[in-house]
Amino acid sequence: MKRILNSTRERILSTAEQLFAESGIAATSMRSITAMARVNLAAVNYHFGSKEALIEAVYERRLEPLNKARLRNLNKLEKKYGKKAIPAEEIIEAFVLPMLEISIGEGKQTLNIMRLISRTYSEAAKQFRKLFAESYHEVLDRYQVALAKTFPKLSPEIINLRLQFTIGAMSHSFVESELLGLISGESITSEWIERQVHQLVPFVIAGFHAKPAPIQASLPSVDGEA
Amino acid sequence: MKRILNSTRERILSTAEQLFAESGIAATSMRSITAMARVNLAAVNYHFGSKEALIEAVYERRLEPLNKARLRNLNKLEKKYGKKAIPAEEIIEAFVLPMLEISIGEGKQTLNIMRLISRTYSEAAKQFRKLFAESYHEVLDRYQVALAKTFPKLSPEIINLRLQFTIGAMSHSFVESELLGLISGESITSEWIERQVHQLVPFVIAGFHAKPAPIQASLPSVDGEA
DNA sequence: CTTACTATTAAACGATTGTTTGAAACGACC
DNA sequence: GGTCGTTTCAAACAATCGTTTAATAGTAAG
Repeated sequence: MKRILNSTRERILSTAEQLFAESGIAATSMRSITAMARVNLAAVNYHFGSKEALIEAVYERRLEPLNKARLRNLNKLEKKYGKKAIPAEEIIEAFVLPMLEISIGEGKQTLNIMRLISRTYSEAAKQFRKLFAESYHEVLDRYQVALAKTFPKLSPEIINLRLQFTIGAMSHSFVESELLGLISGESITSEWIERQVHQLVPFVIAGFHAKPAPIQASLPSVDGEA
Repeated sequence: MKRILNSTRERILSTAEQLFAESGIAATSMRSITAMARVNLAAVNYHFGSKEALIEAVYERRLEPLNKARLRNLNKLEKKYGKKAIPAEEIIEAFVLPMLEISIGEGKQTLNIMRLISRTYSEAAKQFRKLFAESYHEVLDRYQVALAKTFPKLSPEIINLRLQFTIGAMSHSFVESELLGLISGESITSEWIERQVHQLVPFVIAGFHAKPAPIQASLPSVDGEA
């Protein structure tokens, strides 16, 4: 195995990541990947075995650092606060900011990674759900436990729900920027994304502090608000 | 043109909607649609002209009632409150609840519609972005104006950003339920979705009330919270 | 019945999909 | 030079894609 960076293998990975993020996995053909990466068509099957294996490789290259950064951040916080509850802001930032960190130091296409991951939530085919969710599930569990300590009044179900709201708001920011950015005409810069993510933090923190809706209420009930 | 309901045309639309929501548009072939709908392969091209036109028809059938319901709800509120600001809770519900309403009265697959719309945010190909965003843009503008009146301290940029957070949290709820529902083993019921959406309202309302993050702050700043 | 229009069908079209093949080119070591 | 393992290459594979065609069935009006 060669040790050369920016080799055929790496060029395939980066190009596939970019095209997956732009057009989706199913709509991206191997020929479009190999053409843009300027490698032979058969190179993908030689280095990865199949398109499916290539997809897994593209994900694993990004998800592993992302999950590890999130766990590392949480470990630091738990060590810092011991048995005390971790402030909400620090938990949220520990979860959200790695999404930005893994893209820093990448050349021009810093947004492809985030867009691809965000897109994954909806596009993930059956076989990738496992790959995507296995390592991810541990991260979610850890953060739910930490959040439950910070918000002792909230039930585990509400904690889980609101963490999903957070993930949805975050991932949507990356995809929506592509959708509506073209309409308003703004170009999408990484600074713009960074601003979005920083603005996300106070939004979801306030959301976590909110009093949950009463169970089984189809019509607006009669009791007032706290 | 025949007037028979549940005709070939309608069966194609419903089946396509279901498969698009389950597997994505690019991954859904016309043969899989026509096979499940038990119609001839050529029926799609006969009734719609092309696959692309079919996709547009699938979207339009759902997006038009959704957009109209959202605008109708907002019109009611503006008439009700006149020049006064509309309470945040009512604005959010006016925007969010139509997502549930358009699925009521549909047979068993009430979730396909929501899943498809949610998926659209990330999968939408270039040609559908326009279709999806044109009518949608007016809705967003109207709600942003109403929200700006309710939250006079927030800048238009923050209003827009937080509305996007809301949309992301909402749409993610429908997609994620499919992703993580299989892991935890729960079956996805429409009541479950309904609970999620109702829990979304207090979450995002609190988020809108939050004080925005200071501009250009990489490190936690020194001033306290309001 | 004949006419006219709509709808459905089986079959085939060319284009594109992911994958495989066998030969050629490369570099390292003896 | 010769040999081995790795990588690249053009070419072709069967399969599937969206679309088109021509023939057939169905139905309502003259």
